[in-house]
Amino acid sequence: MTGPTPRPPRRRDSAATRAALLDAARLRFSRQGFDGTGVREIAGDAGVDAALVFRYFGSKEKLYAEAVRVTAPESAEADPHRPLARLADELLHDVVYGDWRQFDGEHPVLGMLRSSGRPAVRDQLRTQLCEGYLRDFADRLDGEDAELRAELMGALLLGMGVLRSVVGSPALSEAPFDRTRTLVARMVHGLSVADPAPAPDSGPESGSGS
Amino acid sequence: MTGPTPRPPRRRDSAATRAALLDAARLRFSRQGFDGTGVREIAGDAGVDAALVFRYFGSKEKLYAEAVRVTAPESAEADPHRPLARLADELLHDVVYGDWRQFDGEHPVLGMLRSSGRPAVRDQLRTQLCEGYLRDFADRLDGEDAELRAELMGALLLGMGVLRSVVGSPALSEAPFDRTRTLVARMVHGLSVADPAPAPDSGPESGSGS
DNA sequence: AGGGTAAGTCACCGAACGCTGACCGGCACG
DNA sequence: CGTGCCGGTCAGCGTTCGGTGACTTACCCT
Repeated sequence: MTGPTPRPPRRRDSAATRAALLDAARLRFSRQGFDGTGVREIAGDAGVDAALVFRYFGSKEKLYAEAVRVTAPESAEADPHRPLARLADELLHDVVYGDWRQFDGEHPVLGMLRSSGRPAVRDQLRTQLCEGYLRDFADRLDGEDAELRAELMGALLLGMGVLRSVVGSPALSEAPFDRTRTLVARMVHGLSVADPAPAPDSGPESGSGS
Repeated sequence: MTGPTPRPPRRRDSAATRAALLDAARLRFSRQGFDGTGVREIAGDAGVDAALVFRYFGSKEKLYAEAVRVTAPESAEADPHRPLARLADELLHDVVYGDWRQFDGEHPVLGMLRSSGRPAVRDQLRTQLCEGYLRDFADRLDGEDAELRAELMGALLLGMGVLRSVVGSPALSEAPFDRTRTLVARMVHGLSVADPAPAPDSGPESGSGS
C-alpha cells in the first residue's frame, strides 16, 4: 500500500526516472492535494531518493505544475460546426466519464480543486478551464449571453465530476451512463431553445443580496 | 494583514474565545484548506495562544469538523409541496448567491472541497450534501430517476459555486443575477418535462469506458 | 482582603517538512 | 586500463508542524 509500482530495480535512466516521478506525483497530488503530499512520499513511490525531485524539477511547486498540466482538450476542436448538444455529450463522455487513471480516476481539474488554496494553482486552474474548455463552448453559441450559457454548461459537467468522484453521491455513481446522458442532454437543451420556461413565479426578492 | 480583528485586549471569557477561534478557523480553513492552515495561524487571528485550540477542541481535526459544520439548510423545508423549479430557484439564491461571509464568501461545502483529500472531510462532505440537500430534492420528484435528477440539479448548483468562487470565471461572476436565474430555470425545466429532447444523434460509443 | 479556580501563556517535544551540497558508483569512452 | 561524467544516495540543514504539561494571572466569591 506504500507504492503503486512493485519496484523492479530500474536501470539508470534519467528520462524514465523523471517520468516515474511525474506519474507518482500525479497520483499523490490528485489524491491528497499539494499540502497533503510530501516529496519523500512521491520519491518513495517512484523508487528513488527525494533529492532527485529537486534535481529534475527544481522545487515541489514546479513538479506540481508540470504534473497536473493536462495535455490538450483534443476533443471539442475537431469539427467547429457541430451543435452544442453534441459537444456537451462528447464532453460528458470524455471528460466526466473519461479514463483518468493517471490522475487517480478523476479529471486533473478536480484534483486541482483540492489544492486551490494556493494562488498559483488557482491561476493554473482558471487558465485551463477558461481557455481550454469554456472558450470553445462560447464560440459555438450565439446571442449576447453566449459566455454565460457556456459557463452554465461547464458548471453542470464540473459539478457532476465533483459529485461523482469527490462526493461519491449514490445515484450519479451508479446510474447507467445512457440514462445520465439523456438527462444531461435535456438540461443543455434548455440553453439552446428560445423561451421554453419563464422565470419561476415570484421567487426570492431578486437583485438584492441579504 | 496579520489578523482580521485589531485586537482590543479582550476580557477573559472562554465562550467568546472559543467563538473567536471558530470564526478564525472558518476563514482560514475555507481559504487555505486543512493542510494549508496551522493552528498557530488561527490562534494568532483570534489573538490567543495556540495551546487554547487543544484545550477547547482537543485537536486540529476536531476544530475543523466543528468549524465547517453548517447549521441547517433551513430553506428547502418550509413548504414540502412547492415545485422543483421553485426549489431550485430558492437554492440558487440562498446557497450559490447567499451571504457566506463567515466562510470567506463561499458556501462551506466549497471550502470542504479544498480539504477533501482527508477521508474524514470527505465523509462530512458527503453527509452534509446527500442528507442535507439532495434528499430534499429527490423527495420532491417522482419517477424512478428521482435521485439521479436530483443529483444533476445539485451538480449544476455545485458547479456554479465552484466556477464562481474558486475559478472566478468571468461571465458567471459578473452576469446579473436575474439573467443567470432565468437560464438555470430553463436547465432545471429540462429535468421536469416528459420528453422534450431525445438523446443526441449518434454520440460517442455508449456504454464503454476506454 | 484572601483564596480558589479557570483562562491564558510559555517552553518544549518529536516528527515531518522543503531543500542543499557532498559524496558514491556504474557506465562509456580514450 | 584509466578516467571523467552523470544518475543516484546520503546526511543533514533550518524551519514548522501538531500536541503536551507546567506555569502565571486575572477574575469571582466569600
